[in-house]
Amino acid sequence: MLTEGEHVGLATLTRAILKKLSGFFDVDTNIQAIFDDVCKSSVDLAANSVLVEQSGDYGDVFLIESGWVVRSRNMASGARQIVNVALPGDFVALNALLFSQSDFELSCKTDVTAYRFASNELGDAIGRYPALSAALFWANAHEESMLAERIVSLGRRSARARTAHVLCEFISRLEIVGVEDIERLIIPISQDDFADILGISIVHMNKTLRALERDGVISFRNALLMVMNRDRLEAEAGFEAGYLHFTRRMDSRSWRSISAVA
Amino acid sequence: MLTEGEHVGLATLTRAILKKLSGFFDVDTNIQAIFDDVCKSSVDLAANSVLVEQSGDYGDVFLIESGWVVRSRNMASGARQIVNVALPGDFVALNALLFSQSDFELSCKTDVTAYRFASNELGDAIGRYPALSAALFWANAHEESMLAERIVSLGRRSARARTAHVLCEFISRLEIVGVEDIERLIIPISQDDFADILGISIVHMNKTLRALERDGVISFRNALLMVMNRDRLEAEAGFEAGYLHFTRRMDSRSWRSISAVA
DNA sequence: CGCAAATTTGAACCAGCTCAACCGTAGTGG
DNA sequence: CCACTACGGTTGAGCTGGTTCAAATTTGCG
Repeated sequence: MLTEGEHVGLATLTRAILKKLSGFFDVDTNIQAIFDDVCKSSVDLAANSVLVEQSGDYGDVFLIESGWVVRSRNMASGARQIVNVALPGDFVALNALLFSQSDFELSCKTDVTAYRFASNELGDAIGRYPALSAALFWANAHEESMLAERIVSLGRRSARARTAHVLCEFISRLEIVGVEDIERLIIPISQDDFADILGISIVHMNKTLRALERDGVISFRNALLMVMNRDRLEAEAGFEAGYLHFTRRMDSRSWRSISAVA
Repeated sequence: MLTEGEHVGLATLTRAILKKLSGFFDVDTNIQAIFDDVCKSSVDLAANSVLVEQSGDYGDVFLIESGWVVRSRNMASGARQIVNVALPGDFVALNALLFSQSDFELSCKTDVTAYRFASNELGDAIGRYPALSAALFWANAHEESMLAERIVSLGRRSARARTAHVLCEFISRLEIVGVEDIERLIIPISQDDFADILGISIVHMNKTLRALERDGVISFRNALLMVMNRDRLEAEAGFEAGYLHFTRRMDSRSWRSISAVA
């Protein structure tokens, strides 16, 4: 299916999706060429714009190149729960391939640049490039893992451990897409948003962040996260990075066989 | 890709997976034939047996025909969180297609009969039958929706509403795979398990169930769920069945195009 | 029948909630 | 340039949904 492409290092990869995939697959020049071909229609979205309305119809599928997007449920009570956060390299609204209506709102936390695909167009592309379906299949599994881990957090971790855990997750996910300066990380998420990710009140969110700061674990002010003690942060979170599946297990042979599969 | 098969009604479908798929896709005799061909290796698993150990290696992929399987995380503290519950018609350990190690334990709540696939074998089958990958793709999306909804529950619903919500979910999911007598439903899940699904203590689980009984909403004793007032149950849960995606939107044409896709 | 597991109930406690007030910073319009 | 507003963050005080502990009861099962 694939001819042998030249292997490349993370540093030379341009697109976020390729950096992310390279955490698991062996990304070579062939794969790069596929995404070059496919990612043609790029869009810019303004901060606070809504990609998909809750109870609205799905439109296109997006692949984020830069910026943060959240998927959330607004409840009748006025409460809100953020279900997941999409970072560069993540697909968004993949459900549009199958479903017509969304149960969640998709909105931009920052200015966002993304590649856009009409869902039938994405279908065609997968037909042309079977390796794409491997990428999609993995992206699905990756997202599923994160949801499962969030369920564990919400069900059985304290507010403080949840906070530590989600920070660990963001750090690891940003690392993989090549954000440098991990010690001073921009997290464009308000305390309000954090509370709605973690299922706690905004007041308690604030107190938890202040406590973590007081204890010398992290500092988070004005969207700037500084990690003072990463070991301690991970220990308090009970963080095991394995669920992010950024340990490369797929060589080109397996990639090819998965491509044939999915 | 597919020749025109004869359409069939839910009642005549034998396999749980076909009943489940028929909730969304237009299942015809061709699709039936595919599963007849693929589901050859069937296994029986005893109640309480462990399919996959937490931190253990994945083995085969399973498709449940009868019985209940849960996926759970056992934490260092001794706490446990059940992430999802697999019912007849659900795939289990699909991650084995990509990942070698599991972050969760998979265990049988009842005696289980399931079809077993070596992961490479499943790959071959998908190569032969593109419609299979549509089924897998949808199964993934379906599971993802349930996880997202559980996150909403754990994050923003009270213990009582969570309880009502999972019960609504179980009822709907069992309905679709053809369980009759919805008023007197066997739910082979202990209060202990329920507590670990909902992220609450076993004591509070018990009190919540007793309160729902006292209020004439449901009765749940000895694994027998009786719904006294389904409207009220759904209202208290804030249950919107849409996320289960059991509203058929796929005719054979779309099925075929998705098959080409995924 | 007898053991082990699951359920039930009460009582005391606490993590996280709500309410309420206040602060800081960034517009924005006069 | 200042007054005004809006929005996010901060902090204290009191409250409550759900926890933990402990003990009794029921049920499943060999």
